[in-house]
Amino acid sequence: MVTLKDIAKKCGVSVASVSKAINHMPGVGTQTAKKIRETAKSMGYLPNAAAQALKTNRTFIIGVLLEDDDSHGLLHQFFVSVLESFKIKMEEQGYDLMLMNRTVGKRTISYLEHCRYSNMDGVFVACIDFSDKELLELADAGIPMVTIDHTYPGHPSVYSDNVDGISKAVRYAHKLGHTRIGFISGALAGVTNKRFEGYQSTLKELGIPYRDEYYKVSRYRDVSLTKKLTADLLKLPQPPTCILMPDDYAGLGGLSAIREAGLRVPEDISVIGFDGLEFMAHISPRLTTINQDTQQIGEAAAELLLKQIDNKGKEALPAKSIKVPVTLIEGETVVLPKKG
Amino acid sequence: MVTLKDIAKKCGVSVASVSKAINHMPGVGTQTAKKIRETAKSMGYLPNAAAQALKTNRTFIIGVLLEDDDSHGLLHQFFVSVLESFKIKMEEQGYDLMLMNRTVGKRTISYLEHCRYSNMDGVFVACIDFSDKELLELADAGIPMVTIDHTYPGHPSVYSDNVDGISKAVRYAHKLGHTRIGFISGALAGVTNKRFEGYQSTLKELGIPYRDEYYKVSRYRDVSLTKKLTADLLKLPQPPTCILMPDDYAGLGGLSAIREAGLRVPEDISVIGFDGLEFMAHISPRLTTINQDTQQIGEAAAELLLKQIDNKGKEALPAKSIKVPVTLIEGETVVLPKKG
DNA sequence: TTGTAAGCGTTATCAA
DNA sequence: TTGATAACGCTTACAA
Repeated sequence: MVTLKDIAKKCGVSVASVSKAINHMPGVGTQTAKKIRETAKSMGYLPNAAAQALKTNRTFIIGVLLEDDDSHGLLHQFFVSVLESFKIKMEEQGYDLMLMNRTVGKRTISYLEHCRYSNMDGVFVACIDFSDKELLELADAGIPMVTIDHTYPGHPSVYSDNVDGISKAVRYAHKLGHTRIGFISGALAGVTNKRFEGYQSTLKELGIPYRDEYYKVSRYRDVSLTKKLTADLLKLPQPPTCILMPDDYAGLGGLSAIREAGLRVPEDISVIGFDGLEFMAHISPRLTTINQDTQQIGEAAAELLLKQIDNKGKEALPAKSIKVPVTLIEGETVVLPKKG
Repeated sequence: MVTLKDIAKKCGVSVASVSKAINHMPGVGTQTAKKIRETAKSMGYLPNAAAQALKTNRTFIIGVLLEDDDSHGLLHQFFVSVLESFKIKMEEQGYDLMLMNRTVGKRTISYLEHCRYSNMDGVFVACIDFSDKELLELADAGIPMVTIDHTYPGHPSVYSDNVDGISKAVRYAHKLGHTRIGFISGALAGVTNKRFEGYQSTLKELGIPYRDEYYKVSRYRDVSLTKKLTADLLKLPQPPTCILMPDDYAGLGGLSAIREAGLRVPEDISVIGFDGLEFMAHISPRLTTINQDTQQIGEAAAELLLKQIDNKGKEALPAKSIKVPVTLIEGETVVLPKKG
C-alpha cells in the first residue's frame, strides 16, 4: 500500500507538501505539486478512506434503508429502480452506498447506531413503515436524510404526484365509459391518503357519486390480500366495471381473482395498476397503469440529499419536498364496459 | 461523540484499559472491566469504524458487484434474492455491504481501486460479464472474493446444479410425452455450457436425437431476443412441442411470441423456465420452471467468503466450489403434446 | 492488573 | 514555498 509518506520519500519532500499537492491545496509550488502528483500516479497511490474519514469526519458513505415488512426491500422493483437512479447521481459526486441494517455483529443495533458507527454522511430512506420508532429516532438525529414517499419534519423528500396519478386513472376510465370505478388502495399512509384524495375529488368532479363499497384497503405489493379484496368487489350485487389496484405487483392478485371468477380482462372488467414496472409490459394482457418516473425521483432525491450534506453545520435549510409528475401508460386492460 | 478517552476519564482509568474492557480482552480486572462496560453503555459509546479500520486494517465492509450490460444489476430478481440471503448471513457476522462502482468522484476508478480505497475485506460478485478485464484484475489482486455462477482460479464460487436443472426439465417434458424439446439458452458462458451439457446428455439418455435446429442462443433476461428466437422455432417445418427458456424473465418473451403466433400455452406448446422467480407464480399460466435455491446460494457464498477472510494471510485455501441442488416447480405450462 | 506510548494514514496549523 | 508536528480514535506491545 502506497502512502503519502512513500511519495514524500521518493520526491524528497514532506508529507504535508504531498497532501497539499494531491488535494490541490495552496501552499505548494506549481512545479513541486506537479512532480508530486506525477509520482503519486506512477506509484499507484490511492488515499486511505479510513484515515481520511478519521481526520475529516467525512466518509462519503450514504446509508440505504430499503426494508419492508418482510425485510425484502431489495425485491421491490419500484424502490430499487429509484435506488439505481439515486446511486448513479451520488456516485458522480463521489459517494458510496452502504446497505443499512440492525444487526452488526451478532447483537442488534439501531439504524441510528449503525449510522453513527459507520459515520455515514447521509441516509436514503425508501422504507415502507415510516412509523417505525427507529426511523423516527434516526430522523431526529440531525443526520442528512432524504425520504421517498414520506416526509419527516426538517428533512427533504420526494414523491410522485399521487393525487394526479389516481386522478388520471379515474379520468381515463371515465373517458372510456366507466362510472363504476373501484379502488383498492395500499395500506393507510401519506401516499395512500393522497391517492384516495385523488380518487374522491376526481369522482366528484366527474359527477360520479362516491360509493363506500367500491373502496378497499389492501397493502402494497400484497398479491393475496389484493386478490381477496378484488374477489370481494366482484361479489357485490353491482360490482365495479373498472378497478384501480394498489400497484402493478399487487394487481397480479387482482387479475388472478378476476380470472378465477370466470371473468376476462378487459372484456368483462377493466383494471388499472400503479407504478409502471418494467416486467408488466411483457405479460398479457399488458396492464394499463400509472407510471412513476423512478429516474427522476432518484435524481431528485440525490440532489436534495447532496444539498443537505453540503449545508451541514450551517443554518437549517427549508426542508424541500419535490413532487414528480406521473404519466398514464395505455395498456390493454381498460375498454368500454359492457352494459350492466 | 463519545470516545474511549471520555469513558477513561469518567472511570478514572486509562484508554488502554477501556479498550481492553470493551473488546473483552485479557488484561483488565473483572470488576474494572464491568464498570467500564457499564459506563460505556450508559454514555452511549459506539466505536469509530474509521479509527478501528485505520488501526486494524479490517473494515468489515464487503463490496457487492452486481452489474449487467445495462448496469442494472439490482433489477435482476434472481441475483438480488441471492444477495438478500447473503446479506443476512454476513450481517450476522458484523459485515456491512457496500455497492461497488467505477466512478468515485467524477473521474473513473477501477473496481480494484475502489476496493482498495475503501479497504474492503472481501467482495461478492454476481456480475454477468465475467470476462471483464477489471474483474480479472480484481480476481488477481488476492482480495477475498466469492462469485456466483462463475469460477475464478483461486477463488471459491457457488452454482446451482445446472446440468441437473436442464436434465430435470427435459426428463419432465419427456415424461409428459414430449420428444421434440427445444432449448433457448442464455449467452455462452460457464453456466450456459453446463445447461447445454445437461440438455444434450439427457436427450441422449432418453434416446431422443439431438437436433441442432432446436437449440438457440439468446441472452439471459433478454425478453425481445428470446421472443424472436421463439418465433423462429415456431416457424420450423416441424417445431418443438416444448421449449426450455433461458430464464423465467426471458421466458416472458417466449410466451409472447407463442401468443402472437396464435398458439396457446400449454395446449399448443409447452414451456419451461429457469430460476423460479417469485412473481411468475402470480401470472397466468403459471410457469413450470427449474427453481434455483437463492437462499442456499447466498448462504453458501457467505460461508465461503467468511472462510477466505478468516484465512487471509495464511496459506491459500483450496478454492472450494459449492453446487446447490435445484428443483422443478410444476406450473401449468407443460402438458401432453398434441399429435403432430 | 494497570498505564504509557507508539503508530495506523491523513489533514491542518503554524513556524521557518 | 516548505516542513515539523499535532491530532483524529483506536489497538497493542511493553513497561510499571
